Amino acid sequence: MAESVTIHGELDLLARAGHLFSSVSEEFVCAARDLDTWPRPRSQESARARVRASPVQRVRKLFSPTVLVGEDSRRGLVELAGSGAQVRIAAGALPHETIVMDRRYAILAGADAPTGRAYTVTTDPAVVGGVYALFEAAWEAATDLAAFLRGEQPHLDSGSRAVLRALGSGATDEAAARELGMSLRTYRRRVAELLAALDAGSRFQAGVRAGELGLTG
Amino acid sequence: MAESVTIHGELDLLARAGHLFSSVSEEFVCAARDLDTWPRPRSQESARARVRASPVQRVRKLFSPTVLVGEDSRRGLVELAGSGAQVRIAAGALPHETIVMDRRYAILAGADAPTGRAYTVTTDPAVVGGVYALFEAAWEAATDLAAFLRGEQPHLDSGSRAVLRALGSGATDEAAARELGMSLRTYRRRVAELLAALDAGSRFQAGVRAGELGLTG
DNA sequence: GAACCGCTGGCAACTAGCTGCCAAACCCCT
DNA sequence: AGGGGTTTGGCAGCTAGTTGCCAGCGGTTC
Repeated sequence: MAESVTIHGELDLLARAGHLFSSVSEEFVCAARDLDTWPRPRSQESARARVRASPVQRVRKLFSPTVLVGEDSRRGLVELAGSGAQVRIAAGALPHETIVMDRRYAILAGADAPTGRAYTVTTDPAVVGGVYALFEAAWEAATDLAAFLRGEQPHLDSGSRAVLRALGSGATDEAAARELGMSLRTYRRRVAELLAALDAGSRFQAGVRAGELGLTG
Repeated sequence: MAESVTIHGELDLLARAGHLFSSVSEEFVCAARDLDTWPRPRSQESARARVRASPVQRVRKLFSPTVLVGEDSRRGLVELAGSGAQVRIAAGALPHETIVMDRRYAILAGADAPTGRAYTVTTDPAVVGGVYALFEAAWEAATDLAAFLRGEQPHLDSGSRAVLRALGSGATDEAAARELGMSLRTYRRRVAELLAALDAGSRFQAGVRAGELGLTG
């Protein structure tokens, strides 16, 4: 096979590069904008089958946050995670679809075109390596799906936000309560509620959670 | 020019793709492991010249945190930022060097080889687009150089890291101290040191700081 | 060995934070 | 107005965290 081939359309891709998928042994990584843009019909089953059928050591899938908007795709994600793949959500937009297999092949999806979506399959080490490293960087900075779902804005009312700010300022409970014009007792009640909402066992942990969720900026 | 060309060695690259650099008009983005791995001699001046000479709208450079270890490269970075380029520091490792120009050409550097480093220059829209999108994702999640230098990791030894982890786990001081095999007194001393290092007035605040600085992942 | 570190860990006094209990205040609905 | 639910805030007792003080315990230095 040449170092780099361009293929138009999904069917053609499956026909000409399908064998690559079954040849994956070590690692399969994928960054995509949508959940399984790709073998579209019966997406969940086929995805699961693909993961389960092959003896791949490690499957990592990185998605844009937009995959979480619909209930369907959200369920698909959870299922995907349940079937052994590591799933993370990036902060921003991602490619249409970019796949690296065993650090040897890369498949990059281009824009839709009249002739079908353009896919480029390459074995060029520089391209594969570069894409893989960029994937790593994006992966590192992304949030695990579980954490993302768990931490999904534990919707806090404005009161709790104020408490959060007070806590973050480093003031003592007494000062904070005075500042907020409420009694010490109530302030502490609020703090307790906040810890419960953040599922934190200590104020420190709550601080970490709050910081991670960007509830303090 | 063909869609994709592989070139061995820096000199050859300059000779055969140098004209691309001067043709850039809109945007020049670059992710690299080191500061200007590449036209090595007089790196600062040439980099600055390159930025200044061309009427490029936007220059973005993303580096691994390792560029900050040496005083020299650190100075180089600041200079680079001063000359108009946007500079950010990623959380993890990056490719040797990956460049995208005007979203039309990409240059990906591979590993060193006997014949010189291998560079792949491509205009394949799928590859360029995929690399660009991954770059975007990594860029979004990275920290601006200025912010990075300002808030630079209050260097913590491994002991403090362990304490940090224990605190983050939500355990009580007693449990944490037992876990870490130290006395309650010492554990709390460590916590106090940590709070001082993070310049935090309360454990909650320390948690926020730690979370923001990503000291808990 | 003696003097001198830095680090540890026990003790103790203190402060801050946590929570159950209850009365008072407030709100909404009839 | 009156009843029922929710929220508030005081009190109290308790636990957890904070800090100073000092006695050890290993190194290093002279």
